[in-house]
Amino acid sequence: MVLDAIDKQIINLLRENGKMNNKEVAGKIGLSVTPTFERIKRLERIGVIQGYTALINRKAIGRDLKVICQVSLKSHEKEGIDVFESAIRELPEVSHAYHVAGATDYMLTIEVANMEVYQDFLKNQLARIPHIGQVNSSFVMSELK
Amino acid sequence: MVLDAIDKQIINLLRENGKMNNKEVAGKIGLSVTPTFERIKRLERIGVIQGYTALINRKAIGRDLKVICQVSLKSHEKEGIDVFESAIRELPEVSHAYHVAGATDYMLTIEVANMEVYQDFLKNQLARIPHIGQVNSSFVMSELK
DNA sequence: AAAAATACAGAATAATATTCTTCGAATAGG
DNA sequence: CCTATTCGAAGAATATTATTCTGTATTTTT
Repeated sequence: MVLDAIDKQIINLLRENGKMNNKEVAGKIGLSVTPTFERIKRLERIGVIQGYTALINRKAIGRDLKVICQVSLKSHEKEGIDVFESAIRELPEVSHAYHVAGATDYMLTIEVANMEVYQDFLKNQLARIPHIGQVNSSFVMSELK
Repeated sequence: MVLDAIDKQIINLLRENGKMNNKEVAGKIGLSVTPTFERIKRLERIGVIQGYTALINRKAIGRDLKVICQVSLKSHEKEGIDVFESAIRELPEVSHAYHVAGATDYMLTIEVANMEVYQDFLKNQLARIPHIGQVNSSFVMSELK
């Protein structure tokens, strides 16, 4: 999986605009459309480009509240970890979830309509997962990036 | 900015695959291509769809280490906040940055090649920003979502 | 040095996006 | 209660883009 400088340029262009067309990418990297096309297909094939997505304004779809939630487990046996992780994967409110090494065990980002819905989420979803220990919520006031 | 059920379907489809073409979207939502096209353009125009991006496998581009970094400021005067925020915006290693209300002031996600590069980032980039207080790093071991 | 593989360009074709015109249904105004 | 207007959609026509195919120069392998 060797990427040369041109591949990296392509990646940067498609990160900025996932719908930039071949001709335009070709122009910017200084190649004709064919090798450009083939390079992009290769990047997709070998898994460097994992897909494309539309960036949605979450407030427009009624997800006004974003919360970073730090979770610790009570038990660190394999079973507890597996149960917790598969429960998290099923929750649509959770947009990202990382298993981390540090002060806590998991970092979750949660997106919900408002505080009331978040409270309901905590009480009726998160708190019901077995083995769960401490939960610490940080409410996003603004997104710099 | 009123979204009906069809708009929400479109949003979900384009989130799964930002390059899904009009014809296919139209087929899935049960409309012909023209109104589908016009709805998508409208969603882009009014800012519900903010853009499109390629999803890149970060390990493929040599960013093997992901860190969630919690930062507190020493001073919470407006000036300190502004200086910190504009410094953060300039750092390419920082992929996301949130100003939060909670135990700390900022949550950053950092992507770098390895621990050595991270240490260098902490010492030579982050620690040099004026007004910075506590920094707490959590290293991502696995990504559930 | 010959053979094979690689990377690219340009042309041809296939598929898709975009625009334009038209139609029918719902709604507001007279 | 009828007519004008708006709205949402369909279908055809056109423009643009993606994809494939063919040929050539360059590099690598044997």
